[in-house]
Amino acid sequence: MQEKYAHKDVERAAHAHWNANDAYRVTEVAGKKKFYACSMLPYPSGKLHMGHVRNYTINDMLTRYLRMNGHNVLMPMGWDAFGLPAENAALKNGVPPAKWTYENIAYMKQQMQAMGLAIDWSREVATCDPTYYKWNQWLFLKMLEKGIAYRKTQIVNWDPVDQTVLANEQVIDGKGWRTGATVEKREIPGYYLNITSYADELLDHVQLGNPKATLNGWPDKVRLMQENWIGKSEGVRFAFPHDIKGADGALIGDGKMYVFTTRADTIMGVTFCAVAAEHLLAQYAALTKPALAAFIEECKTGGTTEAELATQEKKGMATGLFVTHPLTGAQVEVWVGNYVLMSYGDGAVMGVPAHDERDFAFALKYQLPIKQVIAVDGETFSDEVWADSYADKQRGVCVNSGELDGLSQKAAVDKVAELLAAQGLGEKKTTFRLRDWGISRQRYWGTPIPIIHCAEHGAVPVPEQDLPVVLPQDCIPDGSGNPLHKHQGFHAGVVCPVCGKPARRETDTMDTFVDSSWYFMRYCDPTNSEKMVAEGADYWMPMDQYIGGIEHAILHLLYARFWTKVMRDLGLVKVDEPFSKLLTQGMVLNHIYSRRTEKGGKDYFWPQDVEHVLDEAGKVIGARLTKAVGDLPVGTAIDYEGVGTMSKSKNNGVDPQDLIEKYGADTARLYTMFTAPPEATLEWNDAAVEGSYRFLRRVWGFGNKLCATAGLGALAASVGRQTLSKAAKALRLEVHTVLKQVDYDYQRMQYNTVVSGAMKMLNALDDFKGDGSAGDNAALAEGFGILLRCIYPATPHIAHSLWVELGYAAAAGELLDAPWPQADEAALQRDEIELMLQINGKLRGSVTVPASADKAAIEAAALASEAFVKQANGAAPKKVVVVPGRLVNVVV
RNA sequence: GCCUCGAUGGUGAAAUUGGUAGACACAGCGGACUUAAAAUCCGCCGCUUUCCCGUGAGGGGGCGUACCGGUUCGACCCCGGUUCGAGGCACCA
Repeated sequence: MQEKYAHKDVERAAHAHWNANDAYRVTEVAGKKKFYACSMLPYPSGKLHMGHVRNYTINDMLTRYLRMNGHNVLMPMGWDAFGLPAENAALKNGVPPAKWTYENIAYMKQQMQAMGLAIDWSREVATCDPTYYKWNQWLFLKMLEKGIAYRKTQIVNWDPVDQTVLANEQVIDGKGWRTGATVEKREIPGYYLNITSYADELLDHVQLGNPKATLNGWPDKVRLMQENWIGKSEGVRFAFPHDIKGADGALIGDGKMYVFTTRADTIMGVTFCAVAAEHLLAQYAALTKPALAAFIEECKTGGTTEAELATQEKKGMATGLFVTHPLTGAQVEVWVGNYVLMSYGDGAVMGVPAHDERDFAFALKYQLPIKQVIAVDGETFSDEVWADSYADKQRGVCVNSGELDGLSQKAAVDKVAELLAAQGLGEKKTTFRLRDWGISRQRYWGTPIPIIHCAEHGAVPVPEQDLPVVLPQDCIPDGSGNPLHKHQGFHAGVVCPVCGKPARRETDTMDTFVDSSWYFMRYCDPTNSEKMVAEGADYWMPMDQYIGGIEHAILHLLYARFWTKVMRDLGLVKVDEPFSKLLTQGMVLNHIYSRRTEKGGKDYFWPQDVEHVLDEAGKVIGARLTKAVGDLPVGTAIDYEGVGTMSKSKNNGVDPQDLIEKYGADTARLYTMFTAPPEATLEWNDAAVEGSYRFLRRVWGFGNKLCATAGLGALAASVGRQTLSKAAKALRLEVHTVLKQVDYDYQRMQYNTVVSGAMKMLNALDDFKGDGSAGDNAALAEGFGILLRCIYPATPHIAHSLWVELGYAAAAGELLDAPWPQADEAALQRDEIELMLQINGKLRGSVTVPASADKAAIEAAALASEAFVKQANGAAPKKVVVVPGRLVNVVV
């Protein structure tokens, strides 16, 4: 074998070997335990970044470990190929999104292959392929039939200059990213999926402590996040009656203004109501009040995100309209509030300043009355300063509330619901924070929504036999309007499927979350042209282990769960939940540097082109360019935004290519696994890569030393029949102790300590001074064979090469399917153990006892020990705590 | 603003989940080898220049897991509060 570790040769040879044997191709084998291990599919942004390397290496380690343990393991890969960045690239470079996307896929696929991932490429899926997105369209039509998909208005960010809808990411401080124009909220029609009708099941399966919960293999944090996102709340929906008539003379909303509240117990404290700017009452009042009309216009500026709405200044204006309090009969003024969302509930809320912090601030600002109706024992109420106890649901009791006085929160809610129901004005209602999923996007690079608009028949579904509705490949978006709308060949020239008259094709495309909601089922039978999913899915699903970034904890995972349930209800799959176990990989973060453009947008700079500017204390206060970028010269001051996730849009991804070139894929893989546990956030710093490379060189060097001894495989297997020296026994104790730990760490997927374990093994082997006897050689051969198998899932190339070169393969077969080593219990036996000795909980020495000693014997040994006698100064023990295998604590 | 998570030496981290804090590494320092450098090998490496013993190598004591407080024989781990950071907030994926 080569004396020096030549990673390029090692990796090239290993790839050739695996490719020649089609080593990762898997089929559905009955009678073998299947395991489906899958990573969240990447967006083909151009190059892999370290987050990908981390994600797929975790997946690969799991796959290889399980395969050695006798499982039939599937690890597929695909491309989340539709989306905004392709359109942005088209805007910037004039390249059609399709071309850009497919080139990126080709490059990234080659990078993945260089990494040596055990992917079954025969199952590759790209979501922009018509044979894939046809089934998005097909299922959408099924959902329309079932009433799960429906049409209603949605609120979008509208750029008035480019006449186009903007994604939230394209709105920077309320301005359009390219035009700098103030963005407006605009209502347009779109398709929705009725995810809320699955809210109860989605909650039950994920909720911690719920007896119906099935997702016990998910991290608690993700389950909690989903539970809070679904946000089930019990409350009361009721109406404030009124006699306000519209211009047509009819009562607006049939004379009832509905609100929803979880705090019906505070209904006697209502001093105003607030409605959304789009509410019918607001619109009506604005007709005669120019100031109000102006305010409603103002409410339309600003973004649509919840974060923005929640942090913006709460503003309101009175409408001059009054509704009637359903229980007291009092007249209550209706205000328009910029914090009330039309899309949530009925677009109107009751205002109880005394017991809701937001209402309290609103009342102070606009000098509205504050009426206390809940009291917490022993606390005084102030109508000037808010205290959290005013909103306390547990300790509060109704006051100033007529017949509700003295009732607890729960009892009061029941009573109020009863009173309202008696008048036909309201009832208890369960609501969810979860909203229906709006899937219409006014963009080009996505799945066309299969609808044809006819003047006579309205929105008509495209007949199933006409699917797929193929997306034209020649569109180059220019940033204005709706690209497909401008593409005449797509938009026009179609006929209504019902009447055959000229009609217009729907030009909206689907949210890309649709694509990623079921691709993992398509992997099971990716080329099936007859069915969306077939028998393959019955074999592989549910997925046994899903691996992906924590940033997908809510949206993607919730949509995929919903989509799976819809497919189940249509009889397409048998599973209730798609992902049995979930590992949420921590983000790989890097510094973010930006600079404002003249139009108010932002340019982002690659961290390698930037250096920090520090203040005297060494704190980063800014940054400047170390290279000319575009028109900007070296030294240009730019903004430092702190650290954040590596992304194309922030231009802060680190390409693993340099690492792979310089050190090889094994080092890149080993380093990402060693440097932090899979779930932890990782701030990127490649300073320690050398250490991982050094370890692999040492492994190689050790193999070189061993290769003088022939037939290592057979020698290793003979270890149980040899007479072992004391040193050899000590070596085996160390190797097998570490092996046991490594195996445990593999099972809990804590791969960083797997790597440390392998390093400990090599240290032990290296330190071993064998005398060349058969026993010593056997212990060495066994130990190195164990080490190779322990590192193989992390660094398959070097392990494969040494396994073959040193003759292990001849004895135990190819490493891919070599049996996983088992810790030898006999080698783990110790005669005596050392226990820590504590006095009053402080470490004061240790005591060595026979491994078989019971509690009484340990206690006696501890009290008799030199360390205790010396340090206790004759104090009498009051209590002795013995923790077997760990310590003795004597309380004196 | 809301939901979730995190914070341990100069650095990445470990501690089998309430029982020896800092395994394994990186960086650094000292030494060996070398004409020299690289590579390699050996040793040291939380703080305590302001605690004690020792001429010294070293040994001991005290402190120490973001901060404040609590529970416990014993707390990085459990509880209450605070600060800072990250992820998500429905059109980035």
